[in-house]
Amino acid sequence: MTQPANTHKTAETEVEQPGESRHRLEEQRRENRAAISELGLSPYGARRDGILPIDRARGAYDEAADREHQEHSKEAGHVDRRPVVVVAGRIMLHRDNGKLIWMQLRDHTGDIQIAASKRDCEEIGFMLGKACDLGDVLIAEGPLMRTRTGEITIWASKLAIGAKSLAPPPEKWAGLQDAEMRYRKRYIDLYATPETMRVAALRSRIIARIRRFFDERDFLEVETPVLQPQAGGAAARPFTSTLNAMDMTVYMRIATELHLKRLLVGGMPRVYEIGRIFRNEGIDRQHNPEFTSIEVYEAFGNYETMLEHTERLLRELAHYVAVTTAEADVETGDVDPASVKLPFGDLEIDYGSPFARVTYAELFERALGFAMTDVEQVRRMAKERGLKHEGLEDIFVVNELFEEVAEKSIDAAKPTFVMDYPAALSPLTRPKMNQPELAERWDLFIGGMEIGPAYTELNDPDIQEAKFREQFAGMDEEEAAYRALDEDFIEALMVGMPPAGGLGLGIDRIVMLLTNQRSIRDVILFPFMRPVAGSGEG
RNA sequence: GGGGGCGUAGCUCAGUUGGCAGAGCAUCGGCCUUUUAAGCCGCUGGUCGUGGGUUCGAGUCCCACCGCCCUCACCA
Repeated sequence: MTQPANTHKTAETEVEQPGESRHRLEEQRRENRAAISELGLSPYGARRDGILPIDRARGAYDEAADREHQEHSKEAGHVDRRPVVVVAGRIMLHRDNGKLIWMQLRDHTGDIQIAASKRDCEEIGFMLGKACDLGDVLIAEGPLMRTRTGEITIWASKLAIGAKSLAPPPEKWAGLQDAEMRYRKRYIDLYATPETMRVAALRSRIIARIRRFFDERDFLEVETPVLQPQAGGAAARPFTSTLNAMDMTVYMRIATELHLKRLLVGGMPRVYEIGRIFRNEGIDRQHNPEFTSIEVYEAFGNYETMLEHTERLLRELAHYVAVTTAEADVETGDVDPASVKLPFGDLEIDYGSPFARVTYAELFERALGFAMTDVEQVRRMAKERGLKHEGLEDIFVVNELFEEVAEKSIDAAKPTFVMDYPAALSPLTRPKMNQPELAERWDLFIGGMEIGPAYTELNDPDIQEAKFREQFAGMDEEEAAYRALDEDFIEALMVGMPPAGGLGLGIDRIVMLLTNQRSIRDVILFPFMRPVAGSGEG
């Protein structure tokens, strides 16, 4: 490369704001930035090819070449065979020993030590090494060697700056501890907390694997509207907005279900959608106002085929994570899919064994000690536990007890399908042929969380419409305002929808399980946070 | 919405019974060519979340508010 063309300083460098409000540490860094400009370098870098991720640079270390160089470097005609690498990363540690500068650089794959000696490093680079601060992005080039204490190190021949950092980094040993700042300032958390980077990268890989799983099985990925004239497919309060061009209220989707089924009607037999869902409800460890779901529909399948897909998918994902995470096994990839277990808090969740299956009725009876059909007992127990029961139909009282007692009795370490929900609770599900009071629906529970339901989809338009009307009859005014009957969906069913299995999974929760994070905020890069109060209002 | 906890230097944290606002790291100035949270010498740095109150005196006690975390409730 030729001399850096920086006779002109960058515009940013010249822009000087009123300095009064600036923190002295920022002020100092601005001065340090000016010092870099003085060297004739742009503090904000430029294109650079050939940069290796740090883990790969480490992997390129050649012990034989390193030893040979150490033993023979003073001999005439010696050829240095140590691999030369280029890495870029943030300066995490910086020790200036005078004529030798030690640094630790971090990128998304890890850390590596850099040594810049006055003797061996290009002069401009050495001066840069002296001028830069913790948190600056640096590019280091040089041969890989080991120090006498065994640390793999790039013995820099050149140093260049990628970006000057005007903000002081978190404490170098404790890191970023403040949970609030970790969520608000994710751009700091990502580099300061390797675990955050690990989870973010794994999430991306997991979603890629989910796509691959369904792509390989001939499903088409589709996109359906987020903005809708009415919110359907689930029972949740939607967000509202205004579409100015049509002077109307629109709702953000609370599910993708009703549009995906329209596609089945149209003749797309296998579809799925991965996308953001918005629900205007409580925020807690398992709920973010916007979250990511996958819904899958398969013509001529049913809830059993969906169960098979789900179990296979989750086992495959768990296997993938186990192989990637267990560093000792990365080389061989040897993790038996049939014995995959992943930690989740205090639990070891077993994804290898066949998932448990239990019917809603069995689970109820096992947990409560009496049958869900025993109305007297059901009502007495609900009253005893202070649950809603007055004015509720029997089946809804049953479900109150089920959620309060039976769901919680499921072994959290064992993925469990709860099968055959009451039809009254499942308005979009086909009733069982021989037991119409039950629906062909299951719900999957892992780690104490509901991961998602699947149905054999209801495709009889008359029954569907009747169920909708029944459901709407019991709604209060507020709910009725945003839950208009989706007549077009009924019309679609009238055109004829093939029998189908349908599935919905909460991807954030799956990522929580697979990456061992107890809060949904830890698997969403930018979880919703109340904005910090400005100076304008209190 | 109820209950509990937290908020102090750029960061990580102490701060006793109400009595001068502290440490480490970082920064800044020196020294140092194999360090590993480098080390040594010296110096900086504060709206104690915000606003009231009690008091001779408040980081500390009281009230209100803001933000975050935990938990219960609501909610799929």
